[in-house]
Amino acid sequence: MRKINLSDFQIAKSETARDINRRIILNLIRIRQPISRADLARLTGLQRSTVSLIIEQLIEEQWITEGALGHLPRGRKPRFLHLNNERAGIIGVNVRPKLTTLALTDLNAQFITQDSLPTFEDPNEFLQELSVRIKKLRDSHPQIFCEGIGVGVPGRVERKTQKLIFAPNLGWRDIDIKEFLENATNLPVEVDNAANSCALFELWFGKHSEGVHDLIALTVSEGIGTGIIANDQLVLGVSGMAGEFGHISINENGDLCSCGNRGCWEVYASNSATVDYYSKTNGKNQTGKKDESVKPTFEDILRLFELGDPKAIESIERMAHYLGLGIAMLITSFSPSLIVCVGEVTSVWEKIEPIVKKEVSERTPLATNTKIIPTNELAYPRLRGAIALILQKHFVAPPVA
Amino acid sequence: MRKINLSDFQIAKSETARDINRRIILNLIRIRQPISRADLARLTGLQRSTVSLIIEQLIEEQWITEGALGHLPRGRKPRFLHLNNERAGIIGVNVRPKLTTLALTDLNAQFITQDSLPTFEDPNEFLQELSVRIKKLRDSHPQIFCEGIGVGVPGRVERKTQKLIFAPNLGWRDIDIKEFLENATNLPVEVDNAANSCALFELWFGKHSEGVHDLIALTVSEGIGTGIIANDQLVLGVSGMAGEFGHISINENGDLCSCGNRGCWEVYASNSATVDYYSKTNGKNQTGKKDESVKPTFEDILRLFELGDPKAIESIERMAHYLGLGIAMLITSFSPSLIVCVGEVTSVWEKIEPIVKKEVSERTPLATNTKIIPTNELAYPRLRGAIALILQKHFVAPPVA
DNA sequence: CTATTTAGTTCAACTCCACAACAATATACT
DNA sequence: AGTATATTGTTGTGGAGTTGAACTAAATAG
Repeated sequence: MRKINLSDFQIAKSETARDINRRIILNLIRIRQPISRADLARLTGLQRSTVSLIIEQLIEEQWITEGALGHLPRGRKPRFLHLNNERAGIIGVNVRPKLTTLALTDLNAQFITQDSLPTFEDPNEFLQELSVRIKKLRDSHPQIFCEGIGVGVPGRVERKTQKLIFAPNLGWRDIDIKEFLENATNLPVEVDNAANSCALFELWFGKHSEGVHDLIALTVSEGIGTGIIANDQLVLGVSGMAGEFGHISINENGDLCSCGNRGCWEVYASNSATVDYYSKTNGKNQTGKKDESVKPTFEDILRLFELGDPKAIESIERMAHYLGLGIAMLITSFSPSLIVCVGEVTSVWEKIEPIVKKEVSERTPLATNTKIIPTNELAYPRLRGAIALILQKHFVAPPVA
Repeated sequence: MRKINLSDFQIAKSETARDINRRIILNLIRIRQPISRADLARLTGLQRSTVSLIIEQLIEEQWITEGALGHLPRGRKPRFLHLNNERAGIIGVNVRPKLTTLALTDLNAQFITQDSLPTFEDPNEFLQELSVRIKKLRDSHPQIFCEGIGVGVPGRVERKTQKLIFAPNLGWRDIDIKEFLENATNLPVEVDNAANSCALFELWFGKHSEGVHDLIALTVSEGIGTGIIANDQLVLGVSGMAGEFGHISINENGDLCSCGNRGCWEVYASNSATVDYYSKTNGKNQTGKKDESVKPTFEDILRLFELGDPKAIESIERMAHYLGLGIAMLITSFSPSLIVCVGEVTSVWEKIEPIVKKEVSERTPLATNTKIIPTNELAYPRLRGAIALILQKHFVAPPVA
């Protein structure tokens, strides 16, 4: 039950009914493809005649195509409908501290081409090179009409302008990626932070997304980010910076965080924190000259963990403890049906899962309602999440009232 | 941008456009009354003819009435329209640990009659007496058609059944208030926890609600509750128990809370916590025989605070410190444009505000986006929030796609 | 080869909004 | 007093959309 926003509403015109039904049908095709007109009529409750008219329109606008004939024990064979993967493409860009990946996908977010480039220190040089790469991507498939470019960035994005306010791990401030790329490519561009992108990926493409209306994507890397979906939509807050659970203090008098607060969750449960755990453990136990100078990366620690290195195990388990503590907080505050964890640490998820879940169940009675799973990194959640930024524009509920 | 829920959608029929526009107009009348047809046409962008037809319908169904004529420098005088306060009434019930208040209001949530009763220990006896009182309320104004009964309760309410799962301060468990009252009164009943009710009150009736789409109601009493509005609607989570920020741990190894977690926010910032602070401070500073036996109530401490009692000041200031710490958490996680504080402590808000805001601004860079205000207790936020539970059913955005 | 079943199309009836013309008031100016 | 102007609210026609019934198309069972 949503209150009508009286400073920004849409009245209904004669065409509104069609718009609504069209979108419902387009979504049903997306999820249940291949599917026939008759099935759509049954699923929606619309008349077969209405469905046929809408399908005619969707085919004309090349959103969908007719495919093979179906099989039935009796009667005329139904003609199957699919999303048209030939025509419409979306470009996704996943900006990460070291490497930026980009891809051209079809409407099902299946990759057509991929590319990557190092993330330069200088944002302008980087955006320049990025737009070259985007152009190449498009040129390689000139027959594909491109719907737009979705960009996921590791930082805080302002709601109205979509400007990147601050990306701590890139050192970038106040970068207008949207404007730059729109000018360079003449395509619509949507920018959001990586956690929100991942949340959208789970909502639109996640295997567990059926029937999920409230979920949280938890990105664990140098810092911790969360993207929140409640009532089937992103929770952005006024600023667009809702979901900074990584900067909630879990220890009032803990270490000072770069955000100004003390004892933030990410000070305890991020990759960086774990690297610190490892270094300190190391320093204590050995003379440690070598260890201090060569700080291991989080990936190093993961490898050592797999090899059974006791210090790595201690560090990772400490991280898992704090991940659980923070996840309990997410559940207590949001009671989502799903929490998806994204990040390097998911590679050892099987081993840390018991620790995380124990901590969670000890700290909240609501734990049973929420599934906690690692994302499938092979599905490229960040990159395809950026795709979802564009895709959702065409598939969301119509702007009404 | 909301994803369409494919397991529970509404297709558009011919009548859908009318439904949408009708609701928009009804809401505009609610907010801007008195208002003329011509103004409505200008505000909505609908044709004057369409507006007239919709108004005719709304008058026929007695949602609104025509009132006086307006004044204009030129031309025909407009006829003003209002919500019809004669016809439709809503009953609100505010269940609190000691006293339960109830009222019959008009569509503007203005009280027509009020009543109250002590909250019995036995829930069944209580509901029995409550339904008698509700009947009396209705009988006193037999000409008013009653839309339903909204009930705000101090406890966790399950989403689907609206059963009261647990109310710690009442000792009630698994009470089906909705079913009982619906059977007893034959009216639709909506039950939700007090914090959610308060949040709805602010959304629908709050003075600061214009342009507010994301807000949090913070109820501070024996425990701490939060009702969250994001994107113009309640955030309930799967269970319906989202918003239990009071049970987020702000100290990993803090005291055990009744919820099973340790160091919950409400262990530090609730009225009960403050009473504890006072008792302990007292014990230290004096011989304290008398003080230990007679534990003061929170209201006592508030009175002493106003009188300048140093121990009361210390206790309340400590409470304020922790309120600020928790509010910073709310802002970091949700970035709402408004946080409304409800509870006894608001009576000394002016004096604790600097402490709260200092703590908040030290702990989050997003602080400037969020207004933090005490509620106006004279507006009966809890009781009128219960009214909003029913009212919103008639005024929300239409169920579409 | 006919009956039955299912898919998809065609067309008249109804609802709703847009647009334009018109009726109803009220004021300003001559 | 009379006319021009401005504004509100109503009436009537046309276009867009859905419904529902009738119809065509296609496939299988007997």
